[in-house]
Amino acid sequence: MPKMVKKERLIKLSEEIVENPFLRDEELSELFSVSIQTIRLDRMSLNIPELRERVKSVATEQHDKVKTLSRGEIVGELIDLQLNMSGISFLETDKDMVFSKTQIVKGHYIFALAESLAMAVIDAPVAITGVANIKYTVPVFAEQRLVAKAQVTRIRDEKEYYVHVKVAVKDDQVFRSKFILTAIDV
Amino acid sequence: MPKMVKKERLIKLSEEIVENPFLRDEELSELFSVSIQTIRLDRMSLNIPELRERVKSVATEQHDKVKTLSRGEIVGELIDLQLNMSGISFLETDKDMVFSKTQIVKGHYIFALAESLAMAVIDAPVAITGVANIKYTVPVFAEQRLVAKAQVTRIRDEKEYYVHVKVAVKDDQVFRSKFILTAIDV
DNA sequence: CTTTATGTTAGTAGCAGGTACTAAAATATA
DNA sequence: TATATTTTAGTACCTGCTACTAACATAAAG
Repeated sequence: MPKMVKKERLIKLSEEIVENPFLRDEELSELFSVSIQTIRLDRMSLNIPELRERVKSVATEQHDKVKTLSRGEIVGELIDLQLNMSGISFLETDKDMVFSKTQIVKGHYIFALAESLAMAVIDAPVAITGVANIKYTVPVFAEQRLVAKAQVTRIRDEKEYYVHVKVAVKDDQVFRSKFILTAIDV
Repeated sequence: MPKMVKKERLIKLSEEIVENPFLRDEELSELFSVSIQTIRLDRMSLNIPELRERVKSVATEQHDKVKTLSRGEIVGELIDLQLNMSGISFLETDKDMVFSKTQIVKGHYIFALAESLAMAVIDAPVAITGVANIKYTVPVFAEQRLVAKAQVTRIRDEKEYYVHVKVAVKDDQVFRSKFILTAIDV
């Protein structure tokens, strides 16, 4: 990064650390082309704790906050993709995803899996403008492998995409949905 | 903890660390009434990394992983509730909830808000067996207040609950849905 | 009972990634 | 040019270790 004035650096520094809390002072100093001491003074003035404290707080972060769901913004792992055609992804459910009372996986995890796959098969800035025909056919429990398959069924005016996503555990369908995604002007 | 033989200690040690990865060797040594050195030898033989490594791996997991969405298992804050009748909750969206490309709130946050409200108005162990008629009418951005209103429209055989949930920003409806929840035998 | 193996404890040097501090040099501003 | 602000340098010390050496305790085997 090129040199910048203090004010600017302070802003970028706090942004950088929010985005990646796992950077050492030394790495930050390289990133901003200043000395380690400067980074430390900056952190002091911004009340940003040291790496180990940051790592610890990420680790112990309470579960009471809604968080970004996944790296790459896709829930589950993408294993196959034909752009504007079809895609497959999967998600291993675990005990953190269930309602403690019933041990049933919270629906929005399945929904998120389907939704993010639908977004992935359309490689464009899109918003989901409609979803229909959702059905959770059987409850899903922890430690199961959800496989999501998406099919683009129709593209209208290069603007509206119709995507069907089916989610199954082994051969049992547990969820199906039709998404309508609309391209956005950026 | 009283003294125990090595084998037993090794088993309990690995269990303990799985349960609470945030213990220092010193704390573990007190817990098992042995010296720090013994704990270290034990960790070596079990291939259990040091505290800082453990914290780091918890942190990176937390960072990448699909997470429990909210305290009390309800997404958003419940502000009104008539059991088996109706309920209202809200959620302040923030920049962690949006797709970075489009700045549009990820649909499953809205879905989760609606779903968890639907679960909340029915005070019974239930699974969502069907959802229909979902529509995201307008995109939602960060820093908006989503208000979700649920209405129980029908209860069949004290087993099947039909719940309508509408989500609005100010006066604009952004989402609507019909959930079918089915009581589960526990 | 003594030898040998196994397990446990003690102590030291060194490391990473800092804090906290002092002091000097570079740059900007009045 | 003088003063204020910012940046860099360097040192001592901290935590929670690793890696190592050495001694001691206890149990099992001959």
